[in-house]
Amino acid sequence: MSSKLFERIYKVVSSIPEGKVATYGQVAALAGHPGAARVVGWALHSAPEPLALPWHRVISATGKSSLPERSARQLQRALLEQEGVRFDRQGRVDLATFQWQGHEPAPKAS
DNA sequence: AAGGTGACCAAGG
DNA sequence: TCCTTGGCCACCT
Repeated sequence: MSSKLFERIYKVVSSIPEGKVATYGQVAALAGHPGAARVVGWALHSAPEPLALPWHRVISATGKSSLPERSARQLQRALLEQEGVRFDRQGRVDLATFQWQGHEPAPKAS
């Protein structure tokens, strides 16, 4: 079994709602470990299949997929588009529109 | 025990 | 807007 941190990460990822995305850094922060964005990548890379996590809803802070293999990136994009997430011409997601606002403070209000 | 690696990120040029 | 650089943190030699 992996550390508590991994378990927290998996829990956060599994709570990302359909049609929304979260960044690695965001997941790390919500898991109680801000700054450990790379660990989130590692955790997902080594995530056991049985967990059936919505890993495709986790993308980089630039709005792009960070997956190393092209085929995997295409799959991620297909899964997201299927949920209503739209990509621009450069294959990026508009975070201002689709980023999950879990417990994060609202963008602004006044 | 020390150094390398990776599904990262923000700031500068 | 793209590329580079330094800093991050846990896992694996």
